[in-house]
Amino acid sequence: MVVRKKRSSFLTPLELEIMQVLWKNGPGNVQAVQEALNPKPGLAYTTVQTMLNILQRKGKVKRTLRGRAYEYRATVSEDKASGHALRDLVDRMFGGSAEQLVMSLLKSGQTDPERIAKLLRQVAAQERSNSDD
Amino acid sequence: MVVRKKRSSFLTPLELEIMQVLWKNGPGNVQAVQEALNPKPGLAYTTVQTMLNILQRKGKVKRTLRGRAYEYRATVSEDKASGHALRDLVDRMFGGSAEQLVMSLLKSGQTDPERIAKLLRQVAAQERSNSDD
DNA sequence: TCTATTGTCCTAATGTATTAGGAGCACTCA
DNA sequence: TGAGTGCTCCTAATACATTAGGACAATAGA
Repeated sequence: MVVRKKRSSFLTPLELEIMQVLWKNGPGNVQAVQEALNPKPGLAYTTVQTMLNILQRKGKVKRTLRGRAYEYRATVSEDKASGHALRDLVDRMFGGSAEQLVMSLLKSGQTDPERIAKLLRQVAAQERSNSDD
Repeated sequence: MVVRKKRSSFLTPLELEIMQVLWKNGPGNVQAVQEALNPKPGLAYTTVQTMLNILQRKGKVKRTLRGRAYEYRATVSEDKASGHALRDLVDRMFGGSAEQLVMSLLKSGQTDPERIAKLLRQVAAQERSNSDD
């Protein structure tokens, strides 16, 4: 019995924006999400609601009745979602090699070796201070 | 007069697979592309043709009549396309920070600091040998 | 010349993403 | 109790991605 993965697994552009509101502001009702969607022109309340329903169907958010309205909260972390999107891109565009992806970032000038080196130093420092797990 | 950017600018999954055939094998006609699409179950000839037409409309490929059939060739490089897709992801998921993206690759275990460091050494070596530009 | 092949173009059908309207319910408060 | 408000649920409309069929033209070979 295969579970049908299909594309439910990915976040579409608008879905992502809505998830970002929940990640940033924490759980909220439709109204709160709608108000927090600043970049968008002014999506109708019902549109935001429809998207939240879809996200719920996809299992990306859960909701709880709080007062008269539902409160929605993300069930997947931002880290997990971005990791997933990245894995998809790495597989589809870079032959499964994350290093090729980083190389592309360098070649297209979206970052430079200095910044990556700095990042690595920070990660290493973090590792050292976590050595007492 | 706004130029209407919309999503023509991006490559959909199937479009990407077709472009990858052209990048890998060089210019070819519909038949050649269809045969080279190994991962796909067996797309109909007309389906491949339709996709190539769409890519042509989007300016991603150009075609030349060669014998009886058209020969299609990519007009954007793989580097450019992947750089573009990356910029999009960086903007939408990582607040415009390519370093955050790399951090996500590390946190999700898709690569590790060793490999990135090695990549940086390779880039640096490349730079040195190109110092006579 | 006639016919089979191969290719192009047009068009349709299906599925998903996005956007939003309207019916109806529950609760408040005058 | 009845009007207004704020929600939910259902449903529709539009756009695009994907898939493919069918009509028609050109060409090659009998």
